[in-house]
Amino acid sequence: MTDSRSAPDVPADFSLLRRSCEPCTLREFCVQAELRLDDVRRRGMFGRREPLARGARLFRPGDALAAVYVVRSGAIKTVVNTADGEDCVLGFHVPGELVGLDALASGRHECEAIALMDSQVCGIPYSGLAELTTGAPGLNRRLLGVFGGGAQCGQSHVQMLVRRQADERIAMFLLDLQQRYQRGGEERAQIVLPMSREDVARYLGLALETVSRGLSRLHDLRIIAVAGRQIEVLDPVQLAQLAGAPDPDHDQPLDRRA
Amino acid sequence: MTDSRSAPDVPADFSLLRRSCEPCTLREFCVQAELRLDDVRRRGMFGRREPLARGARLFRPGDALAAVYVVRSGAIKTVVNTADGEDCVLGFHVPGELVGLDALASGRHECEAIALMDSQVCGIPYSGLAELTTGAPGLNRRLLGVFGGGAQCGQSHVQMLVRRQADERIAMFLLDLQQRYQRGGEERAQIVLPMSREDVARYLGLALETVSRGLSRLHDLRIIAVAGRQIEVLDPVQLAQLAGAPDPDHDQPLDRRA
DNA sequence: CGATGTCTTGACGCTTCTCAACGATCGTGG
DNA sequence: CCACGATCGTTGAGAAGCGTCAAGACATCG
Repeated sequence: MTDSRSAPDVPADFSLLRRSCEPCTLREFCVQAELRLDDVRRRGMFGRREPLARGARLFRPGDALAAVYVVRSGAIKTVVNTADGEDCVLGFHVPGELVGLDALASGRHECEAIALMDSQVCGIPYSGLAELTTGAPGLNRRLLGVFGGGAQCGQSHVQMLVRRQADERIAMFLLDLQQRYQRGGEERAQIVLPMSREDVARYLGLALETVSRGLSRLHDLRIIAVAGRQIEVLDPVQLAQLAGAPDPDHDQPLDRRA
Repeated sequence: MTDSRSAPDVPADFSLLRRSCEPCTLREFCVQAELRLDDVRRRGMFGRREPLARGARLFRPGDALAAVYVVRSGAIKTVVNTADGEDCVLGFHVPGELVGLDALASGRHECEAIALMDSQVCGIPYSGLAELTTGAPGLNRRLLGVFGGGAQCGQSHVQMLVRRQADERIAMFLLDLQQRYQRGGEERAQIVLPMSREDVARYLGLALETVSRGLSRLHDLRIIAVAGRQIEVLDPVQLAQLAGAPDPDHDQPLDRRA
């Protein structure tokens, strides 16, 4: 909440927006939007940078689809409340990624989006987005691709859950998160998890104790270094192997007695 | 393969198409398309009704995104080959549902689509679809919704897998499939599974023996009647309860000793 | 300094996986 | 027509991974 002092109904500073939008999934649409600056100003698109305190909700189940959001800083989790009280975590969204696509089909959000830490998101009104690409077939196709890709992440999630044991799931999770954090920057072995063990557990379909134990085991095996939510990848090769990387001959299962 | 004698490059019989397209997810786009009959004829859109023999592949991993498919008859499964040899089933697609949206993001298919029985699909060229909605904002928004919804199904899949035990997953699976078969028709207690126990298992993240045992248990409890792939729902209420329907007070767990 | 939330570690029981054998169904060929 | 193999489904026994319950360590904050 340092530089978000612009009034909510004042158009955004585009040069600032552009500078901080490099890893953004929707960047090309913003660039395109600048070409119609008048339209944008009139509709107030791209101006809404909402600061979210930790624990605040971006939307709730049942809310009408008003906008698609891009995470600018911080991290967001999407959670669905199941009938039996336990809610499961559908995804984590780091800077540059989309939130809110779950409402595309019905027009209403099925899940809720909660900030894992103080975060900033860029809300792009859905109506404006649909109109923006009208008359631009190439841009329209790109938008379909971006939306399809955003909704696609459920499939990689499924692959983490189906017939994989705890350590495999945890390894896949860490690699996936590391890769997504690196998308916009340089490669780093260090990850700082924005979510609790319980959130990880409900994302991976495990008990939180199992997640804790799994991380400890990977730590003892010198594959990663765990210090609370600070995690350093010490042996990327072995971590990838655990996550299911192809290694037909050298089939060396993890020593589980440790 | 009874009435598919139309040559592959001859435009489809629209009146026939319309009659059999009532449960179709993309129906409104077909109707819209009729308004531009010349365009459609010229491009050969909607004319490609490909008969698929059981076991035939609609597309393979790596194939370029050429078309989005709607299942007209039969059933299709989408499978992704994981690195470690085991492949997991991402979804089953029954008449009226979309196949092929996994390629929206990258432009290439990530998984393969295999016919579970002799099937017919309607292939709609992707390029034509994107152009079709150009200049029609409402239609464009609907297309985004349909695509988003199609890609959305991964999230309901995730909810079947996360922290649910075998019987719950099987109950959810049966109810979901029954509902989807009924989408275009009347309510029926009878389901004929188009897929093997192994396919169900790899969809639900279970061993095939566990699926078989689960079905047997539900059979013994008189909740369903199982005869091979013929399944009849005898007690929909209890089945829904098992699948996680809200029933706070009457919390009666399944007797597992039977 | 105590309270609270978060994470770790231990022990035990149970669901589920694995290995294995058997039965049913179907199509093929003699 | 029946034997035969192949595919598919069922059932059993044992082992193992994971969930549950429980206690304790650690950090943060009022």
